[in-house]
Amino acid sequence: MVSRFIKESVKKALGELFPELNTVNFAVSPERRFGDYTTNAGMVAATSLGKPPKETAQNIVDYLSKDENTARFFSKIEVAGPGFVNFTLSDECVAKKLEELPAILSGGLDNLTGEKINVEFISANPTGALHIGHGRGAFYGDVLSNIFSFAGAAVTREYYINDSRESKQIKELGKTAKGEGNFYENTIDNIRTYTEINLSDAIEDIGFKIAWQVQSINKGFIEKDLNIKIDNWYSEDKKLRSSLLNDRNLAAFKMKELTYEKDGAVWLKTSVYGDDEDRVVVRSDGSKSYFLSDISYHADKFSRGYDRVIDIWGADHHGHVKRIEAVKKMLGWKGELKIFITQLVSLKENGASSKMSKRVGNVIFLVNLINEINAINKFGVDAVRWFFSEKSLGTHMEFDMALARERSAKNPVFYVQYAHARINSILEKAKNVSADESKIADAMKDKEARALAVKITEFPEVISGITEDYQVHKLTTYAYELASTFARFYEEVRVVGEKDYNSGALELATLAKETIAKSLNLLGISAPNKM
RNA sequence: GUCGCCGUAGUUCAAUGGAUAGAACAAGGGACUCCUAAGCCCUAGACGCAAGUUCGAUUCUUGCCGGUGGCACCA
Repeated sequence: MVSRFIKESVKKALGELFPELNTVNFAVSPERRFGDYTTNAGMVAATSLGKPPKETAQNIVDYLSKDENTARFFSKIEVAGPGFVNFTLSDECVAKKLEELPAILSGGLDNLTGEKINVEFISANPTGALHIGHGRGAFYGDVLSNIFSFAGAAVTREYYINDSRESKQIKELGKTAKGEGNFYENTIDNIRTYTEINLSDAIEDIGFKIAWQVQSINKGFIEKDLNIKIDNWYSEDKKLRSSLLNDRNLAAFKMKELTYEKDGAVWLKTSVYGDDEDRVVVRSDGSKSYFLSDISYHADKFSRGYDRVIDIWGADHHGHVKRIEAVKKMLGWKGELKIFITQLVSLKENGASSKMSKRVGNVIFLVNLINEINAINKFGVDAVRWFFSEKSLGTHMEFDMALARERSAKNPVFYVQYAHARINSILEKAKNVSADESKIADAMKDKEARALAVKITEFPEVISGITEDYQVHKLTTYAYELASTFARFYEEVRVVGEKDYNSGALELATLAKETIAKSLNLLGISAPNKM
C-alpha cells in the first residue's frame, strides 16, 4: 500500500520527531496538481517543535531524496503550499502496483485476515414492510459486510427478529387482526392472513403468527429484491425467550447485586456504568423487558467470539447506545462494540417536510421506490442502492418522491455502469484485430492514461481506508472518480484502431473495467456489459 | 426542559486544523465526420450567526438561530 510506504518513509526521515498523532495523514492527493500522494506530517511535526512548517517539510524531502529506495518509488517529492510534502509516483512504481492488482481484485486484501466480525443490521420489526428509513441501514450494513469480507475478515451478517409474544407490538398486531385495535391496519390489509389464523386464539398468538408471515415476506424481499444475504436470522422468541438465556442472565445480575426492585419492577443498575439512569429488566407484571432480551442477545453475540460486534441502528435508537455500552462494561464482554446510528429519512411533500408515519399513511416503502424506478429503466435496485450508499450515515436526508423519480434517471450509478459497458465494448472490438507491441509504460506517457493508471491503483487504499473509518460512501465516490477518469482517458487515447489495438492502453482499460466491476460488486450493484 | 444529530452553490450531496472548499443535477456557452453522446471541454454559483482556542478554523470549544430525533415498566 503506497500510503503505508510513505508513512514508513517519513517516519524514518523524521526519526524521533515523527508525530504519532492521528491528525497526521498520508493520503491520496485531493487534486492532481498536488501530486499523487500527500502528507501534512511536516506541518504537524513543526507545531510540536516550534519550527517553521516548510523547514520540517524540507527536511523530509531532503532526507528522502537521498534514499535510493524511495527514489525508485517516486519521480518527484516536493514541499508545497504551507508545508505539505507531495509525492509523485514513478511510472515504474505505478506499473508495479498495476501488476499486483488482478490478484487483489480476485483474492481480496488481507488486512483483516483472521478477524471475526458480526454485523447486525435492518432488524425491522415484523409488523410491516421495509420503508425507505430501513434502506440506509440495509445498504450500509450490506456494503460494509462486503468490504470486511473482501478485506479478509470472517463476517456474519445478522438480523434480529423482534418476535417476542411478550412485546407490545406483537400484541397490538393480534388486537388489530381481531378488530380490537387499528394500529397495524395497513399491515393486516396487506397480508390478509385471516384464513390461516384462528381469531379465537390469544392475541399474542395471533400477533405472533401474523408477525411471522410479515417476516417471511420481508425476508424474501431482502434476499431477492434487495439482493442482501443474511447469514443468521436471529429470533428473539426462539433464541432468547424460549431458551433460558434471559433467565440465566437475570439470575446472574441478581446474584451480583446489580439489580433492585422498585414499584414492583426489577431494575438494572446501568447508571453505575455510565448510563443516564437505571433500566427496567422485568416489568411489574412479571414480563421481561426488551432491554433484557437486548442484553442477552449481545451477551450471546460476544460469547460467539467476535473481535468486532457491529450494530447498525436507526436514529430513534440513539438513546439505547449508552445503556448497552454500560452493560458491556458491567459484564466485561471481550471484543469491540461499534454502534452506528443512521439518521432518519424525512419526507418532503409539496415543499414541506413531514415525518413518516404509518398511522397517517405517508410512508414510502422500499419496494414502491424500486418499482417506480424500474418503470423508468429497469435498474431500480442499482439506483436505490447507489442513492443510499453515496451519503454518509450522519446526513439527514430529506426524501422527495417526485424528485427521486425525476432524478433516478440521472443517478450517477448509470455513469459508472456506462463506463463499464463502454470498456466492454472496446474489449469486444479488440478481439477482431491484433495487438501492437506497446506496454502499459508506453501508454502511461499520455497524461490521461497515467491518471487512469494511478486512479486504478488507489482501489486497495480506498478499501483499507473504509475498514478503518467505516465511511462506506467513499466507495461510491471512488467508483465515480474512476469512471470519470476513464471517460477522460477514452477521449484522449485511442485504444482500438482499424487493424490493431494499443495493447498497453487496452491492458489499462481492462484493469479499469475490472476495478469498476469490483467496486460495483462490493456495492451490490450490477456491472452491465451493455447499456 | 434535557440529551444527541444536522445546517456547505438554486437543488441533492462530498471534503478538510492548513494549498484556489469538490462533484452531480439545474442554468449558460463550446468542441467532435474516429473504440457506446447515459460521453467530453468551458463559465457562473456555497461553509446559518457570533465569540473563543490556534501561526492558521468551514473543521475544535461555547453561545445563539433554524431543522430533526431520543428522553416509557414500546421495540
